[in-house]
Amino acid sequence: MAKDLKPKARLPRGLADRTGAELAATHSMLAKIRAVYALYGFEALETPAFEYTDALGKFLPDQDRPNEGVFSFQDDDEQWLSLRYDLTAPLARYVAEHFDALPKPYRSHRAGYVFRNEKPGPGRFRQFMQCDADTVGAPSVSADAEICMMAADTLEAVGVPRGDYVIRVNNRKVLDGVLEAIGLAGEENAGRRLTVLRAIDKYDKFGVEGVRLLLGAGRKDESGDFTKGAGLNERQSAVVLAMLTGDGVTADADGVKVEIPGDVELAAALATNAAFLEGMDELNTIRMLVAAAGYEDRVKIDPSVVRGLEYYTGPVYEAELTFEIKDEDGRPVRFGSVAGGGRYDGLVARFKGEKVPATGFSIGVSRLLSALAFLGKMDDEAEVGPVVILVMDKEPARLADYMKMVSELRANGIRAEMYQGGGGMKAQMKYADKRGAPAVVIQGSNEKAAGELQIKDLVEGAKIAASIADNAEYRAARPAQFAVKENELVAAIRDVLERRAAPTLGLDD
RNA sequence: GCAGGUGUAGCUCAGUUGGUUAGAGCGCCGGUCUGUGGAACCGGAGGUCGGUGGUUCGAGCCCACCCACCUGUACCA
Repeated sequence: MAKDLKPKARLPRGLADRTGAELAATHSMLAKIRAVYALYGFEALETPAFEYTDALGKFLPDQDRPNEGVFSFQDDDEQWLSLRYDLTAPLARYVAEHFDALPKPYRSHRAGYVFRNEKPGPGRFRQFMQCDADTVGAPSVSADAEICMMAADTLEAVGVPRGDYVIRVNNRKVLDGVLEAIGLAGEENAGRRLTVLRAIDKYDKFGVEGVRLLLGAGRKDESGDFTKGAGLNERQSAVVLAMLTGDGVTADADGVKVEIPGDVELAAALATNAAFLEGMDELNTIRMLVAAAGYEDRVKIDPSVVRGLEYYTGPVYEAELTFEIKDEDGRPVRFGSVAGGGRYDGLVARFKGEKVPATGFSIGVSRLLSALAFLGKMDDEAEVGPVVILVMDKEPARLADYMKMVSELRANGIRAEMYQGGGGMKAQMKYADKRGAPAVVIQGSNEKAAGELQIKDLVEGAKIAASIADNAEYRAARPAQFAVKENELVAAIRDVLERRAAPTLGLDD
């Protein structure tokens, strides 16, 4: 019976524990990201992990199931609260709440965990970290261009080489114009518009033919599962594909040209569509600004970028890693989008009534970190463990001696601890090894009587040990171990640490 | 959510046409070795064979349902 009551030690699915090296790498990467954001003039802001549900809720994907995808609970006073699922909605709340006191434009950056109650997968968690930067109160596309260029700088700052990434930019107005031109305007076509946008979003993944199928009747995947398409006819699909591939839609200093073979009528409809032209014009401006700053090889216009379906109102952007890497099983790993964002002119207006133009983007910290790990750019150097003082003798007076040694090392800035477990010497050595200790200090009764300490360099010792086959010899040799006077403890440990820091004795060889 | 696949020790996996006490390697703990992390040898712990129900004299193996994970797909603020 008691057995049944024992809780099972297990992590809820979609969550992850993070330890030493990974945490250090995360902190190091965040520091680099923040440095770039700060350099661009963004100031730090932190908002809490949860908000009133209605502050987040309007922009949930499916209005019929407002709790879908979000972790929610009720407060004492029965008001509903939800864990944030991104950092943009809380920013909008913050700006609306403190609007009068904030400088406009308000430029802020923030990092934090967000939560999504949906199916986890490889690299997809229910809690993950984002790091955002936003400009609120900036109507011009120069703010969008700046964000894109900052995204490029940020990726390079964390170690993604130029050429291994691209910031792709599109404009929601261009897509809206295309949809209008092919006759999908109006409330009654909202569902089909979404389907078309989703199909466009799949261009990277499935190519022209895949998108053509999704725009038309539908597409069958490898497992035989069928995805229903948007049901466009061939003429409509041709316009979407012309825009998507750039074959037929061109824009330069002379203006926008649309040519669709055999369909002058729809070509003209698109070429005179107001939203389409405005969107193309904005993209041209972004292109010009980006080129003037010398970013044209890194920030590129790409008509297949769609992003979230709900709140973006203008330019949208996505940072994609372009290098290919194979995993342990030899399968190619696609990192895809590691950051994204766009203009959301309506988000603050939810609280304020008046329109507040804003644009920003968000880095998926965990995803970027795992990509960096594949690139070999992660700061994952093993932490140097503490110097371990072995407990050779458990009498209180001797324990006091050991504690004193620990204090002395700590007072000199050296990580150190006395072994606090119950094991014998062999267990203590194993402990020190597992902790990555650079050295252990040994003082049994013999050394005590002589006023000495034995210090063992564990890194050097492991190397010497590798060449000794016989255990008796190994033990007799006491590799990399030496005696010093009690008052030489700090100096001797410093020597060991310095040797370890030297390249010939590092972990690399 | 949908489709397909996989579930045996901490990890990677064997396990015959259904047959008695479910194995290996690695890892872990201990000993050889009265004061030394490695190596070697020896020993030990660790499994309700994902769960429940069924078929059978007998189920890790067959059947049904459920759960979890993997792959694809859908959704992705």
